[in-house]
Amino acid sequence: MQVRTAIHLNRAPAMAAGAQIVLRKGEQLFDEGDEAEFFYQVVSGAIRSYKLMSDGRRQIDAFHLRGDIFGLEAGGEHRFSAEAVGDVSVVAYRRSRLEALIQDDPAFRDKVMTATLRNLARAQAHMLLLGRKTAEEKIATFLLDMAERISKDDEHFDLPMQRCDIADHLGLTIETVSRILSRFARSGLIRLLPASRSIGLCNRMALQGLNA
Amino acid sequence: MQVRTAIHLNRAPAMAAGAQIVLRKGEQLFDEGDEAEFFYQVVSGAIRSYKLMSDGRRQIDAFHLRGDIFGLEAGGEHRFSAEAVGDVSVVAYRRSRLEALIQDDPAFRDKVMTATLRNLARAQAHMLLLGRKTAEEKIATFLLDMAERISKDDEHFDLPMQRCDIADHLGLTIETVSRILSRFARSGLIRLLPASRSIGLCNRMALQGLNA
DNA sequence: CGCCGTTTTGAGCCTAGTCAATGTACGTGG
DNA sequence: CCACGTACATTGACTAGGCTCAAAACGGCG
Repeated sequence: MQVRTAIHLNRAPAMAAGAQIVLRKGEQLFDEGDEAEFFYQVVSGAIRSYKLMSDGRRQIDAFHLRGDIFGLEAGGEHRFSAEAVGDVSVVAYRRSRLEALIQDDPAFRDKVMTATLRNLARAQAHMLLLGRKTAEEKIATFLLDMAERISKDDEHFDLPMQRCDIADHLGLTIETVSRILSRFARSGLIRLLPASRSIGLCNRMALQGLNA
Repeated sequence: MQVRTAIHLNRAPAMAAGAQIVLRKGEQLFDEGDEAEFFYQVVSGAIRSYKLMSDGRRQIDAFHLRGDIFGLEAGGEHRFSAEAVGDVSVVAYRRSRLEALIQDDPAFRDKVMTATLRNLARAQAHMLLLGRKTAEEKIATFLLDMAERISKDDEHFDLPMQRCDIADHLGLTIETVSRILSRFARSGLIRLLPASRSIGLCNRMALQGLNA
């Protein structure tokens, strides 16, 4: 696992809108326990936010894609880590400024509040998945969710993350993820393009059926 | 499963603080899909918030205890259901008033924002539990968490919920919950008082060890 | 072309689930 | 006060879904 720390130097001089940060694949934005000085919005690419157990087990609680806001905390430090899945660019907002920003700018306040509530709603949906869905249902839900969030043509998309990330997001192993994707491909639900990151949905209805 | 709807009549005349609602064991506060007209704060007792799948599988994403705020939504409707675990009393805040309240009252705004962020942090911790912990670890984590949240004397507490609720919260079955509690009792980690809702922690260190 | 990281596939195992029966607490009514 | 009924909890025997370990296949890139 890569643990290079992000270089926080390429921030533009502080402006109201926030400062841009660029990360390369695998670079870490912040670590669990770090002081929560900033929170972030994704400009392009994907961020994985995750928790680790002492023996290395990992749970990725969310993938943050363009527009998503994350990293805001109730307490003083981050409660999870965040890394770049691929090359990523994010905007950083200084948390100490949040007070002022939401006082002055009701639109911004709304944006932050709504984003936080949406993160919570996503988390709740994901708990149902983790606690109660079968492996097949987990994968089906994941594919439909990703399709909705990143596909342009609604039938085909490139996953930004690898099997290992998918497994750690869904509470499975890479072997199970791989097996079930193969099974779905064999039964004609999806098409696995050779690159293996590229997925075509052939039978959306059937996948939705597995969503129960 | 009881599906009596809460009687929303015993609300005091609208006041800034919100209106009190009393629910009896098993009564429903709101259902997934209901218009999210109010959000709530627990005064006493425990609320379970949960999602159901079409075939009846249930995931309880959280138990809300005294002081906890829940039921605030990004969109127009509730994304989960909420029921009284035992007899409960909550305060309801009209959501349409939120705007005004947080404009006028920075302390209240802070309270709501912090509560929401805390719910999110809880959800993230719970995803790690659901996705990556073993049954024993799940139970150990749950017991320690409950002890922290409801015990007075730090060594002993009464669980407000039954085995079935615990199972649906931890992504297990009642049989597994029961078996592991018995196992913990046999190895001296806990004491199961005859009422079976009453639990004494005998070996906190050992439980914390299982928390990894 | 050959190497390396990633993915796929296979064989066997184990944890937690299922199904079923028994045990326990508690409330009701005789 | 005790018999009974009901709801909840416990325990046991067996099963199965997903994990582990291991090996082979694939794809990208120097």
